Amino acid sequence: MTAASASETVPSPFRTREQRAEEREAKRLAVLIAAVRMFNQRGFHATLLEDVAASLGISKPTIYHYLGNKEQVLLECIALGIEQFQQAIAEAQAVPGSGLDRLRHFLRSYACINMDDFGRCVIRTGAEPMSAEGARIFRDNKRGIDSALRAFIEEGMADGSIAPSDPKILGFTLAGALNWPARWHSPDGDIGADEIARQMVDILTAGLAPRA
Amino acid sequence: MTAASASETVPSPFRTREQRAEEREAKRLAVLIAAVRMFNQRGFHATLLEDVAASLGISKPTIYHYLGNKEQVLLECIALGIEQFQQAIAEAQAVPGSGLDRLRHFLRSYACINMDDFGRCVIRTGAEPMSAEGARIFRDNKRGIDSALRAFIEEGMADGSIAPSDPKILGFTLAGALNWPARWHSPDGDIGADEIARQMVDILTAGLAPRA
DNA sequence: AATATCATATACTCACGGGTATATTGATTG
DNA sequence: CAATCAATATACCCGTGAGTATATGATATT
Repeated sequence: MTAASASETVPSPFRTREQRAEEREAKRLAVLIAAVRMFNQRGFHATLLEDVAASLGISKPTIYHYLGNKEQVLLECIALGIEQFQQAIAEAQAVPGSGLDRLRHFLRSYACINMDDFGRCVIRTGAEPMSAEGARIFRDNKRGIDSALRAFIEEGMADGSIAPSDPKILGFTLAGALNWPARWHSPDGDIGADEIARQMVDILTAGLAPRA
Repeated sequence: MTAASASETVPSPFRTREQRAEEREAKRLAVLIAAVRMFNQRGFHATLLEDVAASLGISKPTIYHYLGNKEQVLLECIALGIEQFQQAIAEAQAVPGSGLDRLRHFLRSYACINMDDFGRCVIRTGAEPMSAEGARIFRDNKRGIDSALRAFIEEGMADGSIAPSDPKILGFTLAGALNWPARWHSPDGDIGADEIARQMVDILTAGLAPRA
């Protein structure tokens, strides 16, 4: 980043209002990234806001300066993840071809997001630590993703590109398979997220029995 | 239960040493069942041992009379779940036919166990709340299940009943899909666990694209 | 220059919940 | 019948960690 070091003639230490707002936003985001990593690694409950602060070289009250409370931190992380999923839905909807083509496109994005910090948090986190209100929003959003997935499936069944079966169970099966990397995949592994996504979607598309 | 009310001539209120041991064992198990249900519903952390006790009409120290501490309760629940998985492995290994036959058999059992109290707990619980030692045992056991699954897969690939792909990724894909019901399935739903298991395994076997 | 605002820290409060010390009752054994 | 042991309860302790009151220095505003 080093926000000010580029383009301007003299790197003045005085920031405009706009720059200050940006800086604040950047700090806020940095807190969220540090937090979500720790949530994913240790779980929400086992993550101490104090440790998150320490990992950034700041103190706990500074986090409270940027975010209301621990649940808020979690909710914001999840919101960022949800956003990625929604973008993937929109993107897949624009893909030309059969329903299966759109579904496959979506599944690959879905899988990749699940291996990313914020997406992974959406999948790994249950509603347990949330307030009633937070849990409601969370569940509604997840349901939205699920029903988008189911829409792709139904579309594909309608146009004959997907074999008929119970769309609900098929949806859960696909989502389940692609959710799982959120729990085991490590970004340092030798296979990249893209490659894993590709292989998994191929397996799910073709099935495990050999084709005649 | 009303343990003594049957078969014997006079239902004596005096129990033999053996009967007392059985009774104790039954109480211990009752605690575990009450606990695992609450763990699955609310998560380990959000489950208060006091609430578990209350759900049985007893008090917290009584739980400590039967089990060492909260982690112990969790570990015992998980051990019971793991046992079921190991039994499923043994059973599937004895199934005659192709590697795919054995795999399918195993997958169906695996899915069903994942919708049962203790099995579900194995899947839903992360290692986060455990002591180092507990986490080690837990991870070793899970790895054991995973590698049994992979063995079925490799066997099937060797005999040509399973299409070739990366066995590791295939294993994760199958396990992920079948793990997911541990998070959404409710025993009160209109479709039974057996039926869900059957349909999911069929989907995974055949793939979602229609066969030519 | 005076004042308000922002970013940050130190040092605190307080509820919650895991775990324990201890008393009580009733059955078991010598 | 005394002594012991098992099962259970009440009442407590105490660590932990979320969240806060408050101080301070720096920057911005008038």
